[in-house]
Amino acid sequence: MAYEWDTFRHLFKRLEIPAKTTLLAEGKISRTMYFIEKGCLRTWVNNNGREITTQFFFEGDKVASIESFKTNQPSLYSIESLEPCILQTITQKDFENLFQHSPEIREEMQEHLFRRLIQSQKRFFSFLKNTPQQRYQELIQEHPEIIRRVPQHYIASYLGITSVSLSRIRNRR
Amino acid sequence: MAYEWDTFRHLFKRLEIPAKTTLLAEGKISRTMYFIEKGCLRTWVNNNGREITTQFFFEGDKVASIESFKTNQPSLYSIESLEPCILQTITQKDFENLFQHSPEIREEMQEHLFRRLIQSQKRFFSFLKNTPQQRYQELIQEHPEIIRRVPQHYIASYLGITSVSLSRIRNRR
DNA sequence: TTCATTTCTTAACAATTGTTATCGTTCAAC
DNA sequence: GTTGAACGATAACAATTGTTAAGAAATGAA
Repeated sequence: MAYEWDTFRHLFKRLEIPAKTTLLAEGKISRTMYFIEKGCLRTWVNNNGREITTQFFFEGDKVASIESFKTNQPSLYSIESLEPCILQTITQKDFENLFQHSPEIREEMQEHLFRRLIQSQKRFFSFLKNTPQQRYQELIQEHPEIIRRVPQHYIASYLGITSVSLSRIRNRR
Repeated sequence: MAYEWDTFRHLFKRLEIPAKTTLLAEGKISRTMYFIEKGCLRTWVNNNGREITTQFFFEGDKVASIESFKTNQPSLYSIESLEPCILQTITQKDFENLFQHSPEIREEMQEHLFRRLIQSQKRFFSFLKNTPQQRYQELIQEHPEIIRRVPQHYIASYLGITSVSLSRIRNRR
């Protein structure tokens, strides 16, 4: 966890979970923020019974349905573990308190939000500009850790295609 | 323009431009923010010589390559008028000043950024979940003004397809 | 009005993806 | 070790989209 957060260690609770554990279900309101110490999470949306993975998270990442966490609106997506995980958790209430009393953390969260906007935009542009095949090659270049650690059918939906199509792309040439 | 801004009217300059005027070129640094009084703008990215429209803006919207405006990095996209426009403009310098001296506007800009993140996310989810045909129908439902005012080939690239394909979708059934 | 540009439609063909189903492999739990 | 679930590859076919090209329709400027 980053420097500024260390002062508030006492507000965090350690949580150990097995793989495939749901931390937040789509439609529920996010009341907890998670910091990944070890393991890997994903966010996903339900589309007519099919799961579409929207993001992967690894060690050092902080994860919450920020929109829900901040506004108390139902979350647009679920959060789930892909591997056994060790997490540090903080409640919405404690976080709000911390947020009010630490300008540094407030500042950091704004930066975080801004980075997410840019990230989200880049990923979106990749969908507008590139074919699934190009997006897959881009993913290999920029996030090889995802290829290594995550089962392919999750990656397929993350790329906006079926697992069959991803298998074809991988074995093309 | 919204309430809080009225106090700073003197910092704005009125600008009248014809259609197809470039306000910011991709790769340049954004030094001006635009408020649309009348008319309509679009942002677009160059992809191997083909233009892909990423967003449309209408009366009441404020437009800048915020990422570039805020961080002095080259803009990822261009900004261009689709119709003759009347704009109110403010320079990066004046805006920074205003930003420093008005907590209300600082607050409003953070809200604005947050809304953009959510908006961007929703649009992105639509790409993951829906077919081009579904996205087009969604657009008709949620932004009929775009269908009315904007030429179809711009809308096609906005939906992530070619103008030929959009024409087919429109005349299907 | 006239002319040129822009915009939209349609056609034909190639390429890609989705869908459904089958099969082999791997992995974890018992 | 055995069993069942999860995972990935492949095949066959349907559906959709991209590409290129040609022409009709609408628009705007002189």
